[in-house]
Amino acid sequence: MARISVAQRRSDFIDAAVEVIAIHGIDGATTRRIAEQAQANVAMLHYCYDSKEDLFADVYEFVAGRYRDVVKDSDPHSNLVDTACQLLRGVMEFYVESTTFTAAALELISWARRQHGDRGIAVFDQALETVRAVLRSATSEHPVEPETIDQIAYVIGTLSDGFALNWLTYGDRSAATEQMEVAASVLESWLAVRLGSTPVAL
Amino acid sequence: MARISVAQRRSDFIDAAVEVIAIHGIDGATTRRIAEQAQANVAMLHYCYDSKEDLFADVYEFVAGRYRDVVKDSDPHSNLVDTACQLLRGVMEFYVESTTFTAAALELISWARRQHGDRGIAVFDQALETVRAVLRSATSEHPVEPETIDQIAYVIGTLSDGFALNWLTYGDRSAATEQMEVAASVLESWLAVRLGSTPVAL
DNA sequence: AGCGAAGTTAGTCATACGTTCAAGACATCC
DNA sequence: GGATGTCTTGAACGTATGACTAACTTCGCT
Repeated sequence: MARISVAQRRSDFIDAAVEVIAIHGIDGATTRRIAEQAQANVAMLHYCYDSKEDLFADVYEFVAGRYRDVVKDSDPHSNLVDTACQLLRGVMEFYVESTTFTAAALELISWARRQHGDRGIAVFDQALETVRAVLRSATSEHPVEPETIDQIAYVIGTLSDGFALNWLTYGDRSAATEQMEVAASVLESWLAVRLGSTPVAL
Repeated sequence: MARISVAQRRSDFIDAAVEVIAIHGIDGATTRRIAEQAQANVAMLHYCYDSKEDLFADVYEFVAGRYRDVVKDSDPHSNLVDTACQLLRGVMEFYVESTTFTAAALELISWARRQHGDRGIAVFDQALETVRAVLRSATSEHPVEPETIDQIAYVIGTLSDGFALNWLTYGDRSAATEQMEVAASVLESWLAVRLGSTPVAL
């Protein structure tokens, strides 16, 4: 049997936890199930992590980081409208690609709300703030009002979250593809109206 | 102590279950907690319902029915655009008013997805279909293509779901009020573009 | 008074959870 | 080749809590 380093094992456990959370929910994500998913033993989990809570802290960090990367790595355009549309598309495509990640993220958000903990809100916050940052950097030449950035970020978030919920519920890939187009056109129409009346330079 | 009919007790248990699900999630919605919330005891619950599952079946029906009513009761306008906007507004306002209901519905949807049961999808489906029906009735004079109706219903669903997720996470009422305006303007802009190019009669 | 509906007390039984331990297997260095 | 440190495991521990129930009491009505 291959011997695996603790570092690698930790990473495996994090992946496994995401998978299990997506399938069984937070409350169904037991140490046994996570260990099984990671093809390890329950004792191994406690060899790598002092407690389940320690593992979950890493899971949180992983999810937030992954999300941030997706937003950051969507190739930016010089103008605001294209950047926003590309951002929305990038996030939605990521959701379709990584269903388990998306489902796990939703579970974590729900769970955090119930516990009124700040950790779930942190994931949400971080994602929105990263979106804002990307939008801002796209308008560095012609700054727009912060309120406008906030609104655009909110609309991108809303459209992508709504999309995710639908995709997770139905799991219909071809429908999702069409819905991505609709969502993109919705954003585009609104941006035209929203930014059209106010010149970019203002 | 006042004696309460079984019918009333059942109704109380359903309300209590919604509350408990919103606070503790599906897995945290135990018979003990539900009974306590309903100011009754566990034995009473099993006096009214054969099993927890029986109660949950009623909870599902209640949630789906309530949702349907909200959509149906949004006062319809003669033209499609106004009807759609009013629909979206009605749903979002309902979400803000009934936080526990909204949270419980989200939990039920997530849970249903995990169990690959059809019940959660049924809630989702029913809601979307009701939206479509209302939209159709608003265009009875000048029928539009079914595909258009589908898209509008999807956009309304997406915007309201995304709104709900944000509202549940942050719980910021004044932010939610502003976001309702943004969502409404998003829908309006898109509808103008989407329907503008194709005359209503087509 | 008597009878059925409503309500309670105090459980049973079973499951499954997080966590630990003692012991074994492997690799690496002296 | 033995010592040492890093992985790996099966089997358990204690406990918490789940759904559900039997047996009994109280109420409201006729």
